[in-house]
Amino acid sequence: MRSGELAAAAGVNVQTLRYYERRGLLPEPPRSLGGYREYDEDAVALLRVVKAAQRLGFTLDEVADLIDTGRQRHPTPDLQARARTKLDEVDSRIEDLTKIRKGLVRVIDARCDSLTNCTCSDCPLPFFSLTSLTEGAT
Amino acid sequence: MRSGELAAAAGVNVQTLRYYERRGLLPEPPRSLGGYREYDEDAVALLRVVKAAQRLGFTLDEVADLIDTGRQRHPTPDLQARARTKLDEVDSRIEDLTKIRKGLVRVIDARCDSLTNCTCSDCPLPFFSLTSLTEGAT
DNA sequence: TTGAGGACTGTACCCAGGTACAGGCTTAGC
DNA sequence: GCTAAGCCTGTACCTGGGTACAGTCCTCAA
Repeated sequence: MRSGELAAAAGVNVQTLRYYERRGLLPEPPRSLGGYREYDEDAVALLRVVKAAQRLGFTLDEVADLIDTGRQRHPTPDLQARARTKLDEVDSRIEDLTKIRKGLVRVIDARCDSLTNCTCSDCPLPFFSLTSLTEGAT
Repeated sequence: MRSGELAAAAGVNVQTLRYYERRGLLPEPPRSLGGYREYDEDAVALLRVVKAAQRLGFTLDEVADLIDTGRQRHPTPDLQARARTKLDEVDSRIEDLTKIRKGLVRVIDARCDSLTNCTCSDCPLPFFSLTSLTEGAT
């Protein structure tokens, strides 16, 4: 199987295969006489693993690590630990986004019409307008 | 007010001021005879606006646009529209993260121990293991 | 007047996850 | 044998939001 085929089978760009190889996610495959990479079915499966792990929010470095420790003879609690850590990260990102969401809803509910010169009453934008500053306040 | 002072007052790096100036977020201030930037209080307020907008999830390009349209004489419904669009974006990112979260929880609950060779029963990892592939399946 | 501490400029680098391009080689089908 | 498609390499570029560095110049107080 050559790189174009593998890329098509895995739904990635050919360049991405070389990139993953450089990053240590994909082992260097044997080469044909002419220097072409020759992949087997394992490569397809491995790419699926990589994509699945990405869907779980892992970075490529983390995926590379997970694949490496997964190659050990005995199963390790590594994936479990990393999944818990990642869950914490995801939860905290959701929390951040939820705060952002609340801020946006307040801006919408108050019908703010400008970042710098909002005319709405009881404006939730947590800063003074430029004009109020230039017109006397410090 | 010189750049160091402004940076300290706004809690940003001096380099960031130049960066914002290049990006069109901060107008070019007048210069001293020696070529030093001379900022006034408006600059502090403007930086606060930028930071507040960033906290609402807007990119610097969006903030620049919002400040620009905010400078129009008549208030426009622009901020409202953009806030609603941003709210949709935030909601969809939260949704994505929630899916990721569910995937992680399933991996944790099933006690998966490897991305590539998970030994847990009824493994939720949505792909075949490498060994099952090399040992006979497609 | 001199020395330290800032500010000036352009440019390069950082993260992540790729994508694009140029110039050359291989391979497959006819 | 020829031609087109595909693959090879190294390198540069992309987004977003900055940060860092080198070399030079300005300013202020002692």
